[in-house]
Amino acid sequence: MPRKGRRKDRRGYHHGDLRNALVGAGLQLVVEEGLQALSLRAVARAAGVSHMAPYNHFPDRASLVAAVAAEAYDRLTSALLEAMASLRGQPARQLQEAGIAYVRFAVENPELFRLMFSPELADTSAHPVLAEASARTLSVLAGAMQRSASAGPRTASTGPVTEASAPVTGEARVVPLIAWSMVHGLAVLLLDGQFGEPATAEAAERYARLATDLMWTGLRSGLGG
Amino acid sequence: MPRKGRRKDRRGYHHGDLRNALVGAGLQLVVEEGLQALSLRAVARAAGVSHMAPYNHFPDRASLVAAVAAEAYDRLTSALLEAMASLRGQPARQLQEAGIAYVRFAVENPELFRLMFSPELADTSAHPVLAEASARTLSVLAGAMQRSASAGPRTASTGPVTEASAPVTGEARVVPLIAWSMVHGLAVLLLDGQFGEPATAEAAERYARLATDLMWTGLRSGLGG
DNA sequence: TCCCCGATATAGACAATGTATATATACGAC
DNA sequence: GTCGTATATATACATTGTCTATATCGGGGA
Repeated sequence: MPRKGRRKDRRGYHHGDLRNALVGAGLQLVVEEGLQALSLRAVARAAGVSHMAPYNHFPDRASLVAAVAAEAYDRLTSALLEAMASLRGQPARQLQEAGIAYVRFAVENPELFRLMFSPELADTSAHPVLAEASARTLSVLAGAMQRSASAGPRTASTGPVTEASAPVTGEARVVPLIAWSMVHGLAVLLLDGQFGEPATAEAAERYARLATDLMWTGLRSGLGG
Repeated sequence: MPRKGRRKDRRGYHHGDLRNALVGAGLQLVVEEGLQALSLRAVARAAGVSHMAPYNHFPDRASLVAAVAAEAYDRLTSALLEAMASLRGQPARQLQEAGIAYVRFAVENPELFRLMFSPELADTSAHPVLAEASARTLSVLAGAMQRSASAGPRTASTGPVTEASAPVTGEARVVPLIAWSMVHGLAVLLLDGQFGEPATAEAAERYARLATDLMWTGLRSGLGG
């Protein structure tokens, strides 16, 4: 409970640090009760302030949702970095583990994940904080993709991802996006139950591993650029 | 205005065919004003009935949303079938065109697409109509995948998708799901503007073609089952 | 033919929410 | 210390989902 250490931060007005308190309460609400429970009045209640206080920090509900979603993005980014941390020298495996961690994050934090890609946030451009947070996430993925591309996809025709050098396709810019699409779609559909099986961490790992292997094979073979 | 031709359908009570009228109004509302405009009272107003009339056909708001989403799924299914219709003898190209049509549908009907995968509908199991509609869509994709698998991915190592025979990977069940994931993720991220370019039909086609080529290559090479 | 019952639609009410306007309070600069 | 401004409150209103009770229509059995 770091919330009581107020009046020492530079922003120490009435409440002390209301904006962060509201975002924190919002995160908790989403995790515990789902996205529909994330209301301006609810976070105000949780922070112990009047129902109009949040308007000093968020012009409307969408801005609050965006701020909470940005925080969720940062958690995802941390999860990805953590998954990659122990594989410094092996960019290819790093990339695969990042993909797996992405799907695992989704099934382990379903409400956060749904929040991040909620239709309410359709235009991220309207919310700079959110745009920056999601850009940070993408840059982690793109960075991993780029490093593994310089190192090169594996040489062996079949089998799991291993380190090896090989030619790189020309579409350097779009391939990370496509890779992201794949793991993202996997996460969404698995969460939605469209796979006909519960969204467990085990299933996430299994599908993600298979999918990344598949994509890796495609990359290795090249696209005829 | 086909709404006045009532009293001839078998369900000709007070309104005539209120349920369909409500779903139709809901579709229009979503398309024109977005998902957040889809309220029970709004569709009731649009149908010219009292704000409680919808409760005779939908137990709550979520059920209405599910019914509208099911209709949207059916439209997507039609779009997929249409894209595949003119390519009867070429299952591989059929599959690719289905994937492209999927992404194109998303960018051409952004609000419908967002509705279909809204977090509000997280548990499709609670809404049989929706579950059946989405299963129909998936079966179209899975069917195309299966036919092209029996025909076999292309032989040539690079280049666009063409008809040719080749060995098939063993993961027959999961591969369609992964393929669906890929085009779905593509659609979602493109719509969200995460690709840093407007979600036009042209971009949809470009990315989808590249992604399906990539996946095709991966499939052709096999996964070492 | 008439009546009655269930399916359908209405009326009114209530709590919760987002948001506008007006007002109060506290911090920090002068 | 005074004052302006950032911060928080109080009050109010429209909109929404949903509950309870009531009204109306239309077809099946007497």
